[in-house]
Amino acid sequence: MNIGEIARRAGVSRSTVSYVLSGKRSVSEGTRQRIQAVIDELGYRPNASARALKEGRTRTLGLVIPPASQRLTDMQLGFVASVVEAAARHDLDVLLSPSGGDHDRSFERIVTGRRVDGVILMEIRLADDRVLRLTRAGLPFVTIGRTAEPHGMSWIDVDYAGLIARCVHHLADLGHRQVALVNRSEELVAAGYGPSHRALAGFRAATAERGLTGVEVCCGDDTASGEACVEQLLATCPDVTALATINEAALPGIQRALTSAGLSVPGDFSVTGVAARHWAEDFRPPLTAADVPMVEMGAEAVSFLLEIIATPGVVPRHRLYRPPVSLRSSTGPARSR
Amino acid sequence: MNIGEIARRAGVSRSTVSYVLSGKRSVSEGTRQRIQAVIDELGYRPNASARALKEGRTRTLGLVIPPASQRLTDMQLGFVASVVEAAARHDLDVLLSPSGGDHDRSFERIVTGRRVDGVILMEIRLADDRVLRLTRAGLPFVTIGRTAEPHGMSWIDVDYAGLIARCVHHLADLGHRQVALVNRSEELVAAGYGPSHRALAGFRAATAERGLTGVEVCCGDDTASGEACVEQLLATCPDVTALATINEAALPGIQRALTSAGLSVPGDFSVTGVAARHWAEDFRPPLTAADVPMVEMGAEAVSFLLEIIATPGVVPRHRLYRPPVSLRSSTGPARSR
DNA sequence: TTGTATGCGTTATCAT
DNA sequence: ATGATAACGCATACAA
Repeated sequence: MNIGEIARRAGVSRSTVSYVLSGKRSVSEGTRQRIQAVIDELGYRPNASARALKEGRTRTLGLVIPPASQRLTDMQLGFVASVVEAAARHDLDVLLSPSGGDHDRSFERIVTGRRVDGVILMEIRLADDRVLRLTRAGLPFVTIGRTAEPHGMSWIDVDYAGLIARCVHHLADLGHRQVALVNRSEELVAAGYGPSHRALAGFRAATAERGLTGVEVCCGDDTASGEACVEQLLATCPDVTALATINEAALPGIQRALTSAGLSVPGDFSVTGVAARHWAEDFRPPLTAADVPMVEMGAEAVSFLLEIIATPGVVPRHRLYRPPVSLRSSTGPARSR
Repeated sequence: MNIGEIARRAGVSRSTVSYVLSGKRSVSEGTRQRIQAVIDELGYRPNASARALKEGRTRTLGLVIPPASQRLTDMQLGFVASVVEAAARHDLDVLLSPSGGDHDRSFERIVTGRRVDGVILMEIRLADDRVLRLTRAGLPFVTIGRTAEPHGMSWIDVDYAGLIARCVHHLADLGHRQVALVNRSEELVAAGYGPSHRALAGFRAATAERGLTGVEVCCGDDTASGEACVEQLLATCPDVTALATINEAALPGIQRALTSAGLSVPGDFSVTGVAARHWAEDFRPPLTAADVPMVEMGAEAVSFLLEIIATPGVVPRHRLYRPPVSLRSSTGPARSR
């Protein structure tokens, strides 16, 4: 079933069928209808590979996600969903590439095989080999997150440093003198994961500015780690009265450890941070937190990417999201434990 | 950068380069090395579209997921991750198609545009238009979940009926006389979502067999819904002493409602069901539940699909998973509230 | 308004 | 052991 078959049955040439499909040339109403009838009857759709070969574009976007082996966080999942949805609105398909390290067959295939028109890179590190590979390949790309030196490339990111700083200031205003930062996992920090490092920087700057004592802890992306982490924090640092976190997956565990210790929130202990809205709302009491706008970010990443694809030499764009910290009920005046 | 350029630089014909790449014809060691050197130097990789056009296969699998707008459940995410990982092991890429209803451009593109060699269909309904469309298109496919009449097609599924029945029997053995089933959302049930209907069937059969009173409730896939649902259940049916659920995302809410009501688990109330392991383990106390083996299921779906692709006329295969109910600590002898 | 011819980059058949 | 060449299915420049 190809365009020639349609042409044969409609008694026209292949180009006429092609032009009916694309509308790039006027076709008399009669033949147009006759051709369309054949197309509808046979359910013909052009072969995507042939079209891609001819046009030099695949109408497909690549989305590089963390290796599938490790469970995606809700935030990562939110990005994936919003990117896929935004792409679908533009009639674009999304090819998934689970890639972590530097040597990844899937990533390599996508980049050098011209399988996609552009790539959205998630979970990039401060120094990320993949941006270099994409640049060398001349493939348009946008990152969600940014490298240490993001000049000259397009990216979308959340201002973790600013948001965590704002959380610390909020806690300082409430009279807290010793506060903790519950970060992501040690492995991620060691790998140079941007949000972790920037949150740390914001935390240090703000605690220093306000003369607070800051405690920094790493924590895996799951309930058990969150619980263990806060248990240890409470045992080790008896004067800590509040924490800020960028680790939403640890929140249920954080809650559990606080409850087990007989600490009420925000009476005895305050909690705040950066999290997807539903994590903040599921916390008890609802979490005072900056809500990461995943849907907008995914859509904007697609939008930036399409712009680069359409206009190769276009000046790179970027956007640093700094959503407001929604005041809910998990922070209150300091009270020594 | 194409195969002709490589041939030119190596001073050979394009076919020789092609044969070096595929190994389908012997090439003298000298020229082979010379060609390989040029390939490595320029980082050449064959154009995927041209290859797909010529070979008639795309080395890509389609994965149909629920519309991206609604958050994926952890189980769905687990399937996606395991399918992507299994595909990567076979050097196959995965094209995502968010598709719910019957009229979906993305699904249509994938099916009729020959963009993929085969499709894995998730979240199918008892009567699902998409299997018909795939069958008509002659595109190999495997479903995770099964239709009402799955004869003649390949599928992987979890035996929700059997597992929920087993949970009910377990509760009956412990002396519970009134038990509830916390199902997925009403919308899903109304749409003919297989797991919901089969869980219901198993629940009814088992409660009838053991002479129990069964209460059936629907519940959204989130914490708040779980909490509201159990609150209402406790208020409406004071004699219910246990529940079984297939709604893992509701578990935190279920827990919260039980705690709020001052009910201890399993002392005052027993909870069991079907859930991904991490949900069961995060429950307090750990949930006695059937652990859905998402990784194996995704891998087996890919395996089935590859078999169909390789041998078009092959007899369809299927597999009904019936994982054991892991005894943890959330079920105990009945005690009236 | 419509038809003819060419080439996108690859693989594979047929020659040599 | 290697080269020339014909498709694969489509879009489009060029003719008529």
